[in-house]
Amino acid sequence: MSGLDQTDLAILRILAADATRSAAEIGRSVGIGQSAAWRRIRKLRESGILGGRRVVVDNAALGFGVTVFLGVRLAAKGRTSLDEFERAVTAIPEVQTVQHVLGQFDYRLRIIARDISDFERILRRRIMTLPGVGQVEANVMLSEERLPGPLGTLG
Amino acid sequence: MSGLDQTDLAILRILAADATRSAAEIGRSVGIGQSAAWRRIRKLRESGILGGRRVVVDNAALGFGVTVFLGVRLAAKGRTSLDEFERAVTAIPEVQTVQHVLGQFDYRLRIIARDISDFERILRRRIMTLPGVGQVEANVMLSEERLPGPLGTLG
DNA sequence: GTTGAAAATCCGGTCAT
DNA sequence: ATGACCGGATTTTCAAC
Repeated sequence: MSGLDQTDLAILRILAADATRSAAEIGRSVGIGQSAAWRRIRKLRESGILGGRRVVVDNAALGFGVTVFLGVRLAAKGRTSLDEFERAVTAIPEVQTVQHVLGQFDYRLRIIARDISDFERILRRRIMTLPGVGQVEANVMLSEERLPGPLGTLG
Repeated sequence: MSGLDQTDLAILRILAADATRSAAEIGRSVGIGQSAAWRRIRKLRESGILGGRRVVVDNAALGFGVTVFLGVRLAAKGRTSLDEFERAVTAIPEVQTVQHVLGQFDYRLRIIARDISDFERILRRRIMTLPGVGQVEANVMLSEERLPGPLGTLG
Protein backbone atom coordinates (compact mmCIF):
# COMPACT_ATOMS: atom_id res chain seq x y z
CA MET A 1 0.00 0.00 0.00
CA SER A 2 2.32 2.65 1.26
CA GLY A 3 5.38 1.23 -0.52
CA LEU A 4 7.84 3.02 1.71
CA ASP A 5 11.31 1.57 2.12
CA GLN A 6 13.90 2.30 4.78
CA THR A 7 15.31 5.18 2.76
CA ASP A 8 11.92 6.90 2.56
CA LEU A 9 11.45 6.53 6.30
CA ALA A 10 14.90 7.94 6.95
CA ILE A 11 14.08 10.94 4.75
CA LEU A 12 10.79 11.48 6.60
CA ARG A 13 12.58 11.32 9.93
CA ILE A 14 15.11 13.96 8.86
CA LEU A 15 12.49 16.31 7.40
CA ALA A 16 10.17 15.97 10.39
CA ALA A 17 12.97 17.25 12.62
CA ASP A 18 14.15 20.06 10.34
CA ALA A 19 12.49 21.00 7.07
CA THR A 20 15.31 23.35 6.04
CA ARG A 21 17.73 20.54 5.14
CA SER A 22 18.56 20.56 1.44
CA ALA A 23 17.95 17.62 -0.88
CA ALA A 24 21.71 17.23 -1.38
CA GLU A 25 22.35 17.09 2.35
CA ILE A 26 19.56 14.56 2.88
CA GLY A 27 20.88 12.44 0.04
CA ARG A 28 24.30 12.32 1.68
CA SER A 29 22.73 11.36 5.02
CA VAL A 30 20.79 8.42 3.60
CA GLY A 31 23.37 7.32 1.05
CA ILE A 32 21.81 8.38 -2.27
CA GLY A 33 22.41 11.23 -4.71
CA GLN A 34 20.89 14.68 -4.58
CA SER A 35 18.60 14.09 -7.56
CA ALA A 36 17.34 10.77 -6.24
CA ALA A 37 16.66 12.28 -2.82
CA TRP A 38 14.75 15.16 -4.37
CA ARG A 39 12.59 12.80 -6.47
CA ARG A 40 11.73 10.72 -3.40
CA ILE A 41 10.75 13.85 -1.50
CA ARG A 42 8.51 14.98 -4.38
CA LYS A 43 6.85 11.55 -4.46
CA LEU A 44 6.20 11.71 -0.70
CA ARG A 45 4.60 15.13 -1.21
CA GLU A 46 2.49 13.98 -4.17
CA SER A 47 1.25 10.91 -2.28
CA GLY A 48 0.09 13.14 0.56
CA ILE A 49 2.35 11.62 3.21
CA LEU A 50 4.34 14.84 3.31
CA GLY A 51 2.15 17.92 3.74
CA GLY A 52 3.05 21.59 3.60
CA ARG A 53 5.85 23.25 5.51
CA ARG A 54 4.95 25.45 8.48
CA VAL A 55 7.10 27.82 10.49
CA VAL A 56 6.99 27.65 14.27
CA VAL A 57 5.75 30.98 15.65
CA ASP A 58 6.63 31.83 19.26
CA ASN A 59 3.34 33.10 20.63
CA ALA A 60 4.96 34.24 23.87
CA ALA A 61 7.24 36.59 21.91
CA LEU A 62 4.11 38.06 20.30
CA GLY A 63 2.66 38.83 23.71
CA PHE A 64 0.54 35.70 24.10
CA GLY A 65 2.11 34.00 27.08
CA VAL A 66 -0.77 31.79 28.18
CA THR A 67 -1.92 28.60 26.47
CA VAL A 68 -5.01 26.85 27.84
CA PHE A 69 -6.59 23.55 26.84
CA LEU A 70 -10.34 23.48 27.16
CA GLY A 71 -12.49 20.37 27.21
CA VAL A 72 -16.05 21.23 26.19
CA ARG A 73 -19.12 19.05 26.64
CA LEU A 74 -22.22 20.09 24.72
CA ALA A 75 -25.60 20.13 26.45
CA ALA A 76 -27.44 18.77 23.42
CA LYS A 77 -25.66 17.17 20.46
CA GLY A 78 -27.72 16.84 17.38
CA ARG A 79 -26.18 17.45 13.98
CA THR A 80 -27.15 21.11 14.00
CA SER A 81 -25.66 21.52 17.49
CA LEU A 82 -22.25 20.31 16.30
CA ASP A 83 -22.34 22.45 13.14
CA GLU A 84 -23.45 25.53 15.05
CA PHE A 85 -20.84 25.09 17.74
CA GLU A 86 -18.01 24.54 15.25
CA ARG A 87 -18.99 27.57 13.20
CA ALA A 88 -19.13 29.79 16.28
CA VAL A 89 -15.95 28.51 17.89
CA THR A 90 -13.81 28.84 14.75
CA ALA A 91 -14.76 32.52 14.62
CA ILE A 92 -13.06 33.24 17.96
CA PRO A 93 -9.61 34.69 17.18
CA GLU A 94 -7.93 33.25 20.28
CA VAL A 95 -8.88 29.68 19.37
CA GLN A 96 -5.87 28.05 17.71
CA THR A 97 -7.06 24.46 17.38
CA VAL A 98 -10.46 22.77 17.41
CA GLN A 99 -10.49 19.02 17.96
CA HIS A 100 -13.71 17.01 17.69
CA VAL A 101 -13.25 14.13 20.14
CA LEU A 102 -14.98 11.08 21.57
CA GLY A 103 -15.07 10.49 25.32
CA GLN A 104 -15.89 12.59 28.34
CA PHE A 105 -15.90 15.74 26.20
CA ASP A 106 -17.14 16.54 22.72
CA TYR A 107 -14.52 19.14 21.78
CA ARG A 108 -11.04 20.07 22.89
CA LEU A 109 -9.86 23.64 22.22
CA ARG A 110 -6.35 25.09 22.30
CA ILE A 111 -6.64 28.74 23.30
CA ILE A 112 -3.96 31.45 23.24
CA ALA A 113 -4.31 34.43 25.60
CA ARG A 114 -2.09 37.36 26.61
CA ASP A 115 -2.34 36.47 30.31
CA ILE A 116 -4.68 34.79 32.77
CA SER A 117 -7.05 37.71 33.08
CA ASP A 118 -7.21 37.88 29.30
CA PHE A 119 -8.11 34.20 29.33
CA GLU A 120 -10.87 34.83 31.86
CA ARG A 121 -12.36 37.41 29.52
CA ILE A 122 -12.25 34.96 26.61
CA LEU A 123 -13.77 32.19 28.71
CA ARG A 124 -16.64 34.29 30.07
CA ARG A 125 -17.45 36.43 27.07
CA ARG A 126 -16.67 34.11 24.17
CA ILE A 127 -16.63 30.48 25.26
CA MET A 128 -19.42 30.26 27.83
CA THR A 129 -21.74 32.13 25.48
CA LEU A 130 -21.25 29.61 22.67
CA PRO A 131 -24.41 27.78 21.58
CA GLY A 132 -25.05 24.56 23.49
CA VAL A 133 -22.04 24.64 25.84
CA GLY A 134 -22.43 22.42 28.90
CA GLN A 135 -19.57 21.28 31.11
CA VAL A 136 -16.18 22.94 30.59
CA GLU A 137 -12.76 21.93 31.93
CA ALA A 138 -9.59 24.02 31.66
CA ASN A 139 -5.90 23.07 31.87
CA VAL A 140 -3.24 25.78 31.76
CA MET A 141 -0.10 24.70 29.91
CA LEU A 142 3.21 25.00 31.79
CA SER A 143 5.49 23.43 29.18
CA GLU A 144 5.26 21.39 26.02
CA GLU A 145 7.62 18.87 24.46
CA ARG A 146 7.18 17.53 20.94
CA LEU A 147 8.67 14.11 20.24
CA PRO A 148 9.38 12.36 16.92
CA GLY A 149 6.52 9.93 17.63
CA PRO A 150 6.23 6.54 15.90
CA LEU A 151 8.36 7.84 12.99
CA GLY A 152 11.41 7.68 15.23
CA THR A 153 11.23 3.92 15.60
CA LEU A 154 9.45 2.82 12.41
CA GLY A 155 11.24 0.39 10.10
CA MET B 1 9.11 45.80 23.06
CA SER B 2 8.15 43.70 20.11
CA GLY B 3 8.45 46.54 17.59
CA LEU B 4 6.43 44.73 14.97
CA ASP B 5 4.59 46.77 12.35
CA GLN B 6 1.78 45.76 10.04
CA THR B 7 4.25 44.51 7.43
CA ASP B 8 5.94 42.16 9.91
CA LEU B 9 2.57 40.78 10.98
CA ALA B 10 1.57 40.25 7.36
CA ILE B 11 4.82 38.35 6.74
CA LEU B 12 4.22 36.19 9.83
CA ARG B 13 0.70 35.42 8.67
CA ILE B 14 1.94 34.29 5.25
CA LEU B 15 4.77 32.14 6.63
CA ALA B 16 2.58 30.55 9.29
CA ALA B 17 0.30 29.29 6.54
CA ASP B 18 3.01 28.22 4.08
CA ALA B 19 6.73 28.29 4.83
CA THR B 20 7.74 27.49 1.25
CA ARG B 21 6.99 31.01 -0.02
CA SER B 22 10.16 32.76 -1.15
CA ALA B 23 11.34 36.12 0.16
CA ALA B 24 10.74 37.68 -3.24
CA GLU B 25 7.17 36.37 -3.41
CA ILE B 26 6.42 37.51 0.12
CA GLY B 27 7.85 40.92 -0.69
CA ARG B 28 5.46 41.25 -3.63
CA SER B 29 2.53 40.22 -1.43
CA VAL B 30 3.21 42.83 1.24
CA GLY B 31 4.44 45.57 -1.10
CA ILE B 32 8.20 45.61 -0.46
CA GLY B 33 11.24 44.28 -2.33
CA GLN B 34 12.95 40.91 -2.02
CA SER B 35 15.87 42.28 -0.04
CA ALA B 36 13.71 44.11 2.48
CA ALA B 37 11.45 41.10 2.93
CA TRP B 38 14.45 38.84 3.48
CA ARG B 39 15.91 41.23 6.07
CA ARG B 40 12.64 41.35 8.00
CA ILE B 41 12.39 37.57 7.97
CA ARG B 42 15.94 37.25 9.27
CA LYS B 43 15.18 39.72 12.06
CA LEU B 44 12.08 37.75 13.03
CA ARG B 45 14.19 34.60 13.17
CA GLU B 46 16.98 36.23 15.18
CA SER B 47 14.53 37.69 17.69
CA GLY B 48 13.10 34.22 18.27
CA ILE B 49 9.59 35.05 17.07
CA LEU B 50 10.09 32.80 14.06
CA GLY B 51 11.33 29.32 14.96
CA GLY B 52 12.39 26.40 12.80
CA ARG B 53 10.46 25.02 9.83
CA ARG B 54 8.61 21.73 10.22
CA VAL B 55 6.98 19.50 7.65
CA VAL B 56 3.47 18.21 8.23
CA VAL B 57 3.49 14.38 8.20
CA ASP B 58 0.21 12.55 7.55
CA ASN B 59 0.24 9.87 10.24
CA ALA B 60 -2.82 8.13 8.78
CA ALA B 61 -0.95 7.59 5.51
CA LEU B 62 1.82 5.90 7.49
CA GLY B 63 -0.65 3.47 9.03
CA PHE B 64 -1.36 5.36 12.24
CA GLY B 65 -5.04 6.16 11.96
CA VAL B 66 -5.89 6.74 15.62
CA THR B 67 -4.97 9.81 17.68
CA VAL B 68 -5.87 9.84 21.38
CA PHE B 69 -5.51 12.60 23.96
CA LEU B 70 -4.75 11.38 27.41
CA GLY B 71 -5.13 13.40 30.61
CA VAL B 72 -2.92 11.95 33.34
CA ARG B 73 -3.11 12.72 37.05
CA LEU B 74 -0.16 11.61 39.14
CA ALA B 75 -0.74 9.86 42.48
CA ALA B 76 2.13 11.67 44.21
CA LYS B 77 3.81 14.72 42.77
CA GLY B 78 7.12 15.60 44.30
CA ARG B 79 9.92 16.86 42.10
CA THR B 80 11.29 13.37 41.56
CA SER B 81 7.83 12.10 40.60
CA LEU B 82 7.56 14.67 37.80
CA ASP B 83 11.11 14.01 36.55
CA GLU B 84 10.64 10.26 36.64
CA PHE B 85 7.30 10.40 34.86
CA GLU B 86 8.59 12.70 32.12
CA ARG B 87 11.65 10.58 31.50
CA ALA B 88 9.58 7.41 31.25
CA VAL B 89 6.81 8.87 29.10
CA THR B 90 9.15 10.47 26.56
CA ALA B 91 10.66 7.03 25.95
CA ILE B 92 7.36 5.64 24.64
CA PRO B 93 7.52 5.75 20.81
CA GLU B 94 3.79 6.32 20.34
CA VAL B 95 3.79 9.47 22.48
CA GLN B 96 3.94 12.46 20.14
CA THR B 97 3.49 15.35 22.58
CA VAL B 98 3.92 15.76 26.33
CA GLN B 99 2.27 18.79 27.90
CA HIS B 100 2.81 19.64 31.54
CA VAL B 101 -0.42 21.33 32.64
CA LEU B 102 -2.15 22.88 35.63
CA GLY B 103 -5.72 21.90 36.52
CA GLN B 104 -7.57 18.65 36.90
CA PHE B 105 -4.66 16.76 35.35
CA ASP B 106 -0.89 17.05 35.62
CA TYR B 107 0.02 15.95 32.09
CA ARG B 108 -1.67 15.78 28.73
CA LEU B 109 -0.34 13.31 26.17
CA ARG B 110 -0.98 13.10 22.43
CA ILE B 111 -0.69 9.47 21.41
CA ILE B 112 -0.59 7.95 17.90
CA ALA B 113 -1.73 4.35 17.40
CA ARG B 114 -2.39 2.12 14.37
CA ASP B 115 -5.93 1.35 15.53
CA ILE B 116 -8.01 1.14 18.69
CA SER B 117 -6.73 -2.27 19.75
CA ASP B 118 -3.19 -1.00 19.24
CA PHE B 119 -4.08 1.90 21.51
CA GLU B 120 -5.40 -0.47 24.15
CA ARG B 121 -2.06 -2.28 24.13
CA ILE B 122 -0.18 1.03 24.55
CA LEU B 123 -2.50 2.15 27.34
CA ARG B 124 -2.29 -1.10 29.34
CA ARG B 125 1.33 -2.05 28.76
CA ARG B 126 3.03 1.35 28.51
CA ILE B 127 0.92 4.10 30.08
CA MET B 128 -0.68 2.42 33.10
CA THR B 129 2.70 0.99 34.10
CA LEU B 130 4.33 4.43 34.21
CA PRO B 131 5.69 5.47 37.64
CA GLY B 132 3.16 7.36 39.77
CA VAL B 133 0.17 7.28 37.38
CA GLY B 134 -3.16 7.91 39.07
CA GLN B 135 -6.36 8.91 37.28
CA VAL B 136 -6.34 8.71 33.47
CA GLU B 137 -8.86 10.11 30.98
CA ALA B 138 -8.88 9.38 27.24
CA ASN B 139 -10.43 11.25 24.30
CA VAL B 140 -10.26 9.76 20.81
CA MET B 141 -9.83 12.39 18.09
CA LEU B 142 -12.38 12.40 15.29
CA SER B 143 -11.16 15.47 13.43
CA GLU B 144 -8.85 18.41 13.94
CA GLU B 145 -8.89 21.92 12.55
CA ARG B 146 -5.96 24.30 12.93
CA LEU B 147 -6.80 28.00 12.80
CA PRO B 148 -4.50 31.00 12.33
CA GLY B 149 -5.10 31.99 15.95
CA PRO B 150 -4.51 35.51 17.25
CA LEU B 151 -2.09 36.15 14.35
CA GLY B 152 -5.04 36.28 11.98
CA THR B 153 -6.55 39.34 13.62
CA LEU B 154 -3.52 41.04 15.18
CA GLY B 155 -2.72 44.59 14.16
C1' DG C 1 15.68 2.11 -10.43
C1' DT C 2 19.93 5.26 -10.68
C1' DT C 3 23.49 9.43 -11.75
C1' DG C 4 25.18 13.89 -13.58
C1' DA C 5 24.63 18.18 -15.48
C1' DA C 6 22.30 22.27 -17.13
C1' DA C 7 18.78 26.01 -16.41
C1' DA C 8 15.89 28.55 -13.35
C1' DT C 9 15.30 30.21 -8.95
C1' DC C 10 16.50 31.67 -4.42
C1' DC C 11 19.51 32.99 -0.64
C1' DG C 12 22.53 36.01 1.65
C1' DG C 13 25.28 39.97 1.43
C1' DT C 14 26.99 44.54 -0.33
C1' DC C 15 26.20 49.06 -1.95
C1' DA C 16 23.98 53.42 -2.70
C1' DT C 17 19.88 56.17 -1.65
C1' DA D 1 14.91 51.91 7.02
C1' DT D 2 14.63 50.78 1.34
C1' DG D 3 15.61 48.94 -3.66
C1' DA D 4 19.21 47.25 -7.01
C1' DC D 5 22.63 44.26 -8.01
C1' DC D 6 25.68 40.01 -7.72
C1' DG D 7 28.04 35.50 -6.53
C1' DG D 8 27.11 31.11 -4.75
C1' DA D 9 23.93 27.62 -3.36
C1' DT D 10 19.67 25.13 -4.22
C1' DT D 11 15.88 23.60 -6.64
C1' DT D 12 13.92 21.48 -10.67
C1' DT D 13 14.12 19.52 -15.05
C1' DC D 14 16.17 16.63 -18.41
C1' DA D 15 19.19 13.46 -20.81
C1' DA D 16 21.49 9.26 -20.23
C1' DC D 17 22.74 4.95 -17.83
